[in-house]
Amino acid sequence: MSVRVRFAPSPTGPLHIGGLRTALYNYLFAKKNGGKFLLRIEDTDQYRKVEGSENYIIEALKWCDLRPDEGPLLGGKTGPYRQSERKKIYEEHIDMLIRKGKAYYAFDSAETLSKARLIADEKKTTLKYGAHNRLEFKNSLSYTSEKTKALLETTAFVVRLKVDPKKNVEMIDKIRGSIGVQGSEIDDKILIKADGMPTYHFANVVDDHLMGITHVIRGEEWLPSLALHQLIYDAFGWHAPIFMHLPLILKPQGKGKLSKRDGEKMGFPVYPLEWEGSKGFKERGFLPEALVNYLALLGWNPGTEKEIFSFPELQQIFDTDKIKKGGAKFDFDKAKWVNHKFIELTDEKTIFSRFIEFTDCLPYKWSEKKRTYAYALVKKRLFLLEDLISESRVFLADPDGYDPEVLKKVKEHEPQKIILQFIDYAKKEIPVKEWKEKIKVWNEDHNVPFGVIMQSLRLALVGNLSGPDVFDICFITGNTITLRRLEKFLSQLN
RNA sequence: GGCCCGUUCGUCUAUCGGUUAGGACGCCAGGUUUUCAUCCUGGAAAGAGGGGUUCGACUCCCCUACGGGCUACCA
Repeated sequence: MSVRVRFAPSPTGPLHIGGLRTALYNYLFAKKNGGKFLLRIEDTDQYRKVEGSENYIIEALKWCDLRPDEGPLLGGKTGPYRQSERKKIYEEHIDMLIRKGKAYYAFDSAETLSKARLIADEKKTTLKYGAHNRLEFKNSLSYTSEKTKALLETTAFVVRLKVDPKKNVEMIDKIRGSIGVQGSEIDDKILIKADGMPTYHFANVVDDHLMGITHVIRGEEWLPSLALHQLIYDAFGWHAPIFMHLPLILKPQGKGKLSKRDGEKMGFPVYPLEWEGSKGFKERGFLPEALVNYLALLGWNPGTEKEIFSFPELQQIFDTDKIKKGGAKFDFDKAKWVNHKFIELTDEKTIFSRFIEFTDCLPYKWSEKKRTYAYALVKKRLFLLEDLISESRVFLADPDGYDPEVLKKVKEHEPQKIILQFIDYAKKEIPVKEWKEKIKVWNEDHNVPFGVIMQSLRLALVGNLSGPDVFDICFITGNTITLRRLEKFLSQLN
């Protein structure tokens, strides 16, 4: 049987990196096994639906090159791939369960239930709607069939799963091993809501079965409902797929799941793409391959010491047996380091084409040769593509001030003389490549520490002590700008 | 509260009963460099605790602690 997996997000907002990793693992597993990767939109909750999020999800997957084989946009044999378009299918299937006596109608109002829940709360227990009390509620089990029939015509109703409390549910999670839950622990969960739409649990099981899903790879937050899902498969008499529940991605510090807030607070993105004005990984200057690489390694590793993988490599070596059980904290520094490695491996053209703001950095007006030269100088300094902006400053902008500490140090050694000497070179249009040798000769007469000479020059050109080789900077900017910067510095000295 | 899942350096992780517990990020020191960064070398840094099983336990079992998830007519 060939592998079929799915990523099934609900369009209630942007895809976050936890969801993205789930999609990635599904994708890698499919590719590794020559299977199919489907995208299914779980939009059964019309109320929570957020405009634009389905599109966002599709775009985000595309950016990471996680291309579905079947999905809402490209269709497929087992469509439609939006649950809101499958209502009829669910209706047919719930009828099957009702006829089999595995599910029943219930007429309790939402208020009745929330009141009962409140009372249970006060007793420090949780309301469980099940075998022990289902006859105390309004449903087709407690009512006569005539009364049920009449109510069905006139009032809103839900459909609940009839759970056998004596059944011991045995499940297998491929990552965690076997898990057992007593039937009495499981609610008679609602399968069909009063608006006629299925709940997640029901739609999910029906769709996974109908779409021929062989492996369900999803987040650990679904583990508690696995027993319920197993029961639904059993009720239909269906063979359940293989389940794998992925460990959660946790916040970098403190406790709990990673959230949007953490990103905002600590200055890192949690979404692949921009959403409502907050920058995503893309906009912050991540290469998608780098994000994918980092995410792949968050909860999984190949068992070797290699950490940088091309996307095709990942598809080849991914192995669900090596997925970890425990949650993993998100580490932005490490993510940046991975990105840094990928920037080094990626050619300049690709970098520029992926960085929307590159024209503000190393100017596109420059000759390609010059730009390439400049890029080679700053490339090693980039952890995010956006670093290109700050790293380009030395070429594009004259210093707007001078580091006072360095200035003080340099002033002890008559920097005027040094600067004048360089001004002389620039004016005479002596090639920058000869400056170094010339200043060494000059220095034999003046006896200034060579470091001081270089620092003076750097301070004059950049304003501080950071950046690529100073002669390289002079070479890139050219004699005119170099001269301008030197003279400006000189005037400040006097 | 109940149910379920988890727990190796600060962080991501290797180890599938016998290792000086390995690697990476970050951190610190040294080197390279005119400076910062890159890069290279080195360093500090871990098996939650307690019981078993075993000749031997990070590894298997139990308990405790801690962490997490779920507990909706949300997914």
